[in-house]
Amino acid sequence: MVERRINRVSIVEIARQAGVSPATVSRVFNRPDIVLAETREHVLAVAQRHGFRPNRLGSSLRLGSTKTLGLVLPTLSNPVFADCFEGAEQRARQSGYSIMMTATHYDPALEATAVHRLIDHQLDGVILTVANARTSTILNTLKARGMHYVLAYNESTAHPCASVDNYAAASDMVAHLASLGHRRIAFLSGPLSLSDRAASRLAGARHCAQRLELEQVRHYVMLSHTGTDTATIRQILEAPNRPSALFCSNDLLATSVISIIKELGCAVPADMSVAGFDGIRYGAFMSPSLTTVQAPGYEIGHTACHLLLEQIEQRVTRSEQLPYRLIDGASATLLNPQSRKPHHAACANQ
Amino acid sequence: MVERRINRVSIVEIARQAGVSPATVSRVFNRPDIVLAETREHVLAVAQRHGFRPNRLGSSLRLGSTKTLGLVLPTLSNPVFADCFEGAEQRARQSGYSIMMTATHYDPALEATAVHRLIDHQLDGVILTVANARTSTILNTLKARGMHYVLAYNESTAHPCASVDNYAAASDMVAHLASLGHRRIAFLSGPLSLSDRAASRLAGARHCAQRLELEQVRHYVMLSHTGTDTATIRQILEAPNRPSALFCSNDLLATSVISIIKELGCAVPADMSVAGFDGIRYGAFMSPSLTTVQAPGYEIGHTACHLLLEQIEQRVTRSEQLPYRLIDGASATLLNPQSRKPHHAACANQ
DNA sequence: GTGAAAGCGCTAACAA
DNA sequence: TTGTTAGCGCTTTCAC
Repeated sequence: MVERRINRVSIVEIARQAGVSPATVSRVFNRPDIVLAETREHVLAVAQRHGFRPNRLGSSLRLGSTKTLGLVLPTLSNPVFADCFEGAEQRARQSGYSIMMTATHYDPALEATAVHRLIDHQLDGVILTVANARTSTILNTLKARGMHYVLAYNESTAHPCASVDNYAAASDMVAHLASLGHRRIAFLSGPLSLSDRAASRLAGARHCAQRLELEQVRHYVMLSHTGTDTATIRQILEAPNRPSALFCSNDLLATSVISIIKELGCAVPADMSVAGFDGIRYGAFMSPSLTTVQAPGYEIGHTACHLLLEQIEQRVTRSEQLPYRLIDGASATLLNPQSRKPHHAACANQ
Repeated sequence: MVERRINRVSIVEIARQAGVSPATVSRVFNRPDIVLAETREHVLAVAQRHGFRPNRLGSSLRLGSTKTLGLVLPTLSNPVFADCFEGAEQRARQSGYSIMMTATHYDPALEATAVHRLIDHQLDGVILTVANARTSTILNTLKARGMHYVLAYNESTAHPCASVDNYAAASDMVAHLASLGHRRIAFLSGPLSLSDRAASRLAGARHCAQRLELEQVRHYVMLSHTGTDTATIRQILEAPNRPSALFCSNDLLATSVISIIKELGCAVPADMSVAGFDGIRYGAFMSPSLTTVQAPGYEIGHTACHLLLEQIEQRVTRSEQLPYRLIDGASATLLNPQSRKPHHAACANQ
């Protein structure tokens, strides 16, 4: 039905018109130095005249390399991952690689099909953030096929990765909240099975709470990783012995939580302190500005790509851990015990 | 140096092992219905055993189609474009297409090289946002080569596009500001040569101001499209006859402007109203919440991709304009003439 | 310095 | 229903 090729001229056509062999045309584009200047100029002129550019499909097939990398991320709506793309692409471009990109929406099934598509396209390597690095079967598939890959954000001892120390970072955040006087801290996240980062952060938070002899950190599971609903938050606010601080597993969730707390007539941080994780730039512009852990998304992407290229070009496989930084915003403040004793249930307009 | 292929088995190897011809193996994967069930199962079993999946490079070369689309956007750091990617990918996935993605950082030179890379990869089509659709040479290159492409965000009569009516939207925003009592409105943006959207918005703003007999809209050009600096904003605040409202060509810029105005000791909107454009979701969480025009990024991406696939699969070339919506936030309010008369120069701490 | 020839993996005629 | 053959566009020995 649909007619095929437009009017693409191939290397043999250029060769014919230039009165040389296809091999020479190929050399003109790939190793211009080894061909006589005169021949080169002539071939180039003919090529130019036809708007000819070598078809990479041909060379990829022949060479066994597509000079293309895959990037598999949960979603670009989260600025953290958008930054990751930017970092990775910047590094890839530097070495002449293109990027094929796909979003998995935190769905392991989509992860698997996405990776298979990338494999079929014969990409030279893949950077990916999976739901759970330990249980992911796709990573083993990748490994078994001898494909090059690097995890971004996921921490792993079994697979190469570029990440931050989620456990330590979450621990630091709890220590920070404790220094503000909070002793009853809750942790909010989506289903842990869908994010091993969230799981590490919870573990780090719990460990620190224990070390500092705070109350045990309760864990509330939201339906989604990046947002929540009024009923859930109301339930937390009305809980007996409600926490004085909510540590959210990421900034998108924290943003959503703060907004709902306000809707319910409570004030942040006066009635409830809230902290996030990721350090999205918009956090600074919010009101109150977000207390969070800044994980360097751009650098994670850049580093993951760098590690991947090391693997591809130098057969070196290694991981790297990047530094994080605590951002002391306005969404979490000193706990004022007096102002809190009065209400047991919730705040205003309920 | 670097050894080539890992251990990829090809279709002929599978054919040999299954005791059939390569053509049959091909049919098993592409038109399973026309091959005998028994043969099919057997071939499938052999393929499975070797983890064989057809190499798309081979079929792409043969078929003249890569089932891959290019997406060329200024940057994913702007949530507007991240949403656009999500929309486009969702639509592409639905038809079995992959996406090769690249960011141009508002640089026409990068636009050109990026598109050439995509052409070399033999993509079936390209979705792109260029700096300026009218002056872009790359669009003519695309057209001349007979490549399929659709613009996203850029409006054009010469090229297929998916966009909003920037002129009308900006006009509506000025009308809104006027209804709040503002008569001296300034427009802020990056260099117009780098964004035809900004240019249309300015034109729309000016037209409306004229129609409503407001003062002429002054245009301040920032160095970047997505942020500004203290000196520039101070200059605006200190200008004689300073405006009472600043209309920024996008939300990132508006966010940056508000933050700097506050740093300079002025209040938004008490001392200065600020409006943006785009409707990024974080605008709602900011303080004050952003008054802006919401352009549907996800839908623009989705529609652009849909139009592109129509072109590729049905040889239909058309454009589509999507609806926008004014968001009446808290960053722009009723002008109070009294509170403004006193200070001529600026606000506090100067 | 350049050319001839083979083949990367695949599929569509066409033949059987 | 299945096999044979040719060729998509390219690069790379190996000759010359």
